Amino acid sequence: MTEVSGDETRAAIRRATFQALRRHGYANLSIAHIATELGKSKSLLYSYYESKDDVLVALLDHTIEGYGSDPSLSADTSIEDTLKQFLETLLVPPDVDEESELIAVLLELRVQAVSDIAYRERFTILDQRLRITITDMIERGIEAGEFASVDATRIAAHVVLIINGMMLQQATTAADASMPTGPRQMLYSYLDETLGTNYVVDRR
Amino acid sequence: MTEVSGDETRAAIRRATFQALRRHGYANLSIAHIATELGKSKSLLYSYYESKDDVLVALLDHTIEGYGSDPSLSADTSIEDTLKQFLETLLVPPDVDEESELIAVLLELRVQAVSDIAYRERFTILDQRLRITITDMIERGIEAGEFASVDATRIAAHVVLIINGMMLQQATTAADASMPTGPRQMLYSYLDETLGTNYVVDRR
DNA sequence: GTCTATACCCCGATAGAC
DNA sequence: GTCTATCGGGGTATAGAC
Repeated sequence: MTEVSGDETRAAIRRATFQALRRHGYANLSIAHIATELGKSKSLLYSYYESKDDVLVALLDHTIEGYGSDPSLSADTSIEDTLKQFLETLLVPPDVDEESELIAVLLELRVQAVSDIAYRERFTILDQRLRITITDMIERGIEAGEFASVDATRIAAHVVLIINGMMLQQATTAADASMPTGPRQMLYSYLDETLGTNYVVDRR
Repeated sequence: MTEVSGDETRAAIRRATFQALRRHGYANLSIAHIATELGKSKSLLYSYYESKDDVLVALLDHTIEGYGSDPSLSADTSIEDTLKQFLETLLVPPDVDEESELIAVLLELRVQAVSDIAYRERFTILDQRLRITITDMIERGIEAGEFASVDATRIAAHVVLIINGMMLQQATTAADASMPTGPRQMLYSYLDETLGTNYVVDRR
C-alpha cells in the first residue's frame, strides 16, 4: 500500500529530524541537515510536509503522544512501584534510537513555546496530563492504604514542577560536585517524606 | 572619556539585544533586529563586538552577573523575610526595562547550553551560586532558631530545582485552571512545611 | 563613531525531469 | 517517489567614506 510506505517515510523523516536536532541544535537546524540525516534530497521532505515548521510540529506531536502515558502495570504490582517506574520513564525515557537524548530535544522544542503559541498549547496539555496521571496514582495509593492521606493534586503539581526543573538542569548544566545528591534521589526523597513510603533507587 | 562613552554604547547594545530577543525570540534574532532596536546601523555593532555570538554572550554575562546575589538586608530583618524577598527577586526580578520578561529571555539563553559549552558553564555556575546562597540563608535561620534543624544543602538544592521548574513552566505553558495553586504558593508551602515557618504570600 | 554599500553564503521553498 | 537545478530573500560580516 502506498499509504503504509508514506507513513514509513514520515517516520523516517521524524527520526532524521530528531537526529539532526541532536547534532545541530534547534538554532542551527536546517532542511539540508535533516535531508542529509535522512540520506535523501531536500525536496523530498516537501512531498510529505508543507514546510519546515510542519516537520518540527509533526516531530513534537509524535514525541509527546506516548510521553507520560500511564504504564498501567499488572494488578499485582504495588502502586509505589508503578509510580516509581512511571517517573523513571519520564526521566530516562525508553530509547528512541540508540542514545536517549530525548530530554534535550524535548527541552529545545519546549522553549519554542516562549514565542510560538502552537508549541505552548501542546506543552500546557502535556503538563496537565502528567499532573492528572500522577494525581490518580497517588489517590489510588491512598485508597489502598499504601500512602499517607495527602492532597494528591497538590503533590502531583509539585512533582511535575520538580520533573521540569530536573529536565532543565540535566540538559543545561554540567555535572556538579556541589550537588548534595543526584536530582533523581531528591525527587524520591521528597515522595518518601511526603507519601510516607520508602523509595529505593538504583544508583547511576 | 572615550571609554565611558564606549561602555554606555555597550550598555545600550545590551538593552537593545534584550528587547530584540523579547520581540523576535532567540530563533529569529538577527543583527538587523538588534540594530533597529538600538536605532543605529548594523555595522556599528561590529565596532563593539566581534560577532553576533559575542553580543549574546555579553548580554548573558551581564544578566547573570547580578542575578541571584544575596540581597543582604539590614540586621533587623528576619531571615525568613530575607529569604522570601530573595526568592521573589528571582521569580519576579527587578524591572530590567519596562516589562520584566527577564525570565523568558534567560530561559531562551539557557537552552542554548544544550549545544553550547560556553552557555553551559555559565548556567552551571549560576545554579551553584544560587544553591550556596540559599544554603547559607537556611543555615543562618537554623542557627538563629528561626528554622527547624534541617539539611540545608539538600533543601537548597531542592529549592533551586523548584525555581528552575517554575521558570520553565511559567515561560512555556499557558495559565492552567487545573493547577491547584500558583507555583509560587507551592514553593512557599514547601518551605513552610520543611523549615517550620509560615510564609504569607501576597497573591497576584 | 557612525554611516552606506556590498560581498558572500546559506536557507526555505518550487519547478520540472525521470 | 525521488532527483537536480534554481530562485528569491535574508543572514553575518567587511570595506571604506564621512
